[in-house]
Amino acid sequence: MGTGTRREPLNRERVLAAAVDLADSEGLRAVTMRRLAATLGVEAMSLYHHLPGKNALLDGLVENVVAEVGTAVAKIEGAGSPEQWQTILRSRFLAAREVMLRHPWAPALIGSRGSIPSGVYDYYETILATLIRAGFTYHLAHRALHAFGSMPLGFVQELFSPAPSGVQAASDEAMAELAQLAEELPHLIAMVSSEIHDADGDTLGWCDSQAEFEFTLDLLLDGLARHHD
Amino acid sequence: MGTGTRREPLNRERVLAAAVDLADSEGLRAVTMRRLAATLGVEAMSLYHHLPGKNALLDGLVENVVAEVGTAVAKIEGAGSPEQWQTILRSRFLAAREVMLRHPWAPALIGSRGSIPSGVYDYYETILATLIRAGFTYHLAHRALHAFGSMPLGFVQELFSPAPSGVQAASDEAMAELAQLAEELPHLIAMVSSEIHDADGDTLGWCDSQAEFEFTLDLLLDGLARHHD
DNA sequence: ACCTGAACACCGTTCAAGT
DNA sequence: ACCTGAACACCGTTCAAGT
Repeated sequence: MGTGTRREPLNRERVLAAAVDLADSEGLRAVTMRRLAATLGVEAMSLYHHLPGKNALLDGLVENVVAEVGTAVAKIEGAGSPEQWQTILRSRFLAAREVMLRHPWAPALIGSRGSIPSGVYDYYETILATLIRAGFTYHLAHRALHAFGSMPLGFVQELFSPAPSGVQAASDEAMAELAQLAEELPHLIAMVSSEIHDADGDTLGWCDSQAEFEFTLDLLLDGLARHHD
Repeated sequence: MGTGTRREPLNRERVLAAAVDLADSEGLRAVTMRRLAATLGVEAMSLYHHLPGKNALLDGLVENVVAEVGTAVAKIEGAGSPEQWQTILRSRFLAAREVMLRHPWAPALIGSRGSIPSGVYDYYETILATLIRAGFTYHLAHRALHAFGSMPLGFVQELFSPAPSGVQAASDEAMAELAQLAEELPHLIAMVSSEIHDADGDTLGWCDSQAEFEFTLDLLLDGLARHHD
């Protein structure tokens, strides 16, 4: 009687999936052993049968997101010629970014954990293979990986957009703060009003984080191409 | 009798200074209302007379570090001609980086807080002034600010160096992990061994984060120069 | 004005106990 | 094998009370 699935014993995957859902809907701060257990209709202590502790839970979250990036990126698979390394990497990084936009809590979490899940190494291996195949020296390829920073995973650590989502809210706050300091910040004010004026219609999104991401990415790719050729 | 200073009443500055010291020596996780109060020879609840709460304390920490960056960067003051914008920005960002290296906990904290202290706006105003003076359009200058990301504050969000310090420790761990996955990661292994071979003597620091920082910085500066000229 | 003690509502986690 | 209840050591924070 009943669905049956509700009585099925918990396992690591179901716990992690619930944790991802909880983080997506209520933020990472809501992901607490007790809260998470509650969403699974279970006591907090039951979770310890499937995960050693909170740290393992957070590592599992990172691992899950990285895996999601991995499958999204695998579809790109550089079918092109070696010379197309720029477009291959570009579309891979943009695919990764789409995953991150679905999990706004992930960048901060990934950055804050000490360990690096093995899926990241696999992913970096394919990036590196693309570069080497295109004729990069290992030295320049190494530099390139560092220069890309977190772009392979689809996010940038930017001061003015801590949360990849909520662009307009951040913009509103920023605008209000800026207005108060207008006299002392003439260039900033001029830039904001100039950019708003240019963005006809779409007033709210004067910081188009997607456009900024692509601009920075191309800046890096073009710069590397110049070092390479 | 005695020093007298010990009996002097607490104030916001002394609390924040103690918090910075505690974070520097034991990490941000050790900065707890109770622990912090203990280092000041006082009960936790006393802190609430000088700061509204934990959030205000963390905001104060960010504010302090940003102020430190501000004074470090003010010494650079672009005394050169407008055309020297690259070298001006370069030395400013490197000065900021030195501050961050003294406070390894700061990048993560700055990135995680929602608000942006006003000192950051002042600083960005001077960067913007330098770019505009050199003939940048507001649009390109805006793009540049986003592209720089967190470099004006002296740090990058990089996957392979979450903590700006502890380079060799991270390297050791990474090496151990890499060794286990050697067969599946031929390019990564080849890159690491190639780079270690090139770094004569200084085996541990095969990832020279200072060099990587400067390489990425120059990549961005050169790329912007090409867009500008 | 500045500091304190006890208390409250939350954490993660251990351990012995249930079925 | 899987889940639970009570307990412990920590949090941040409120409030009434001390001087």
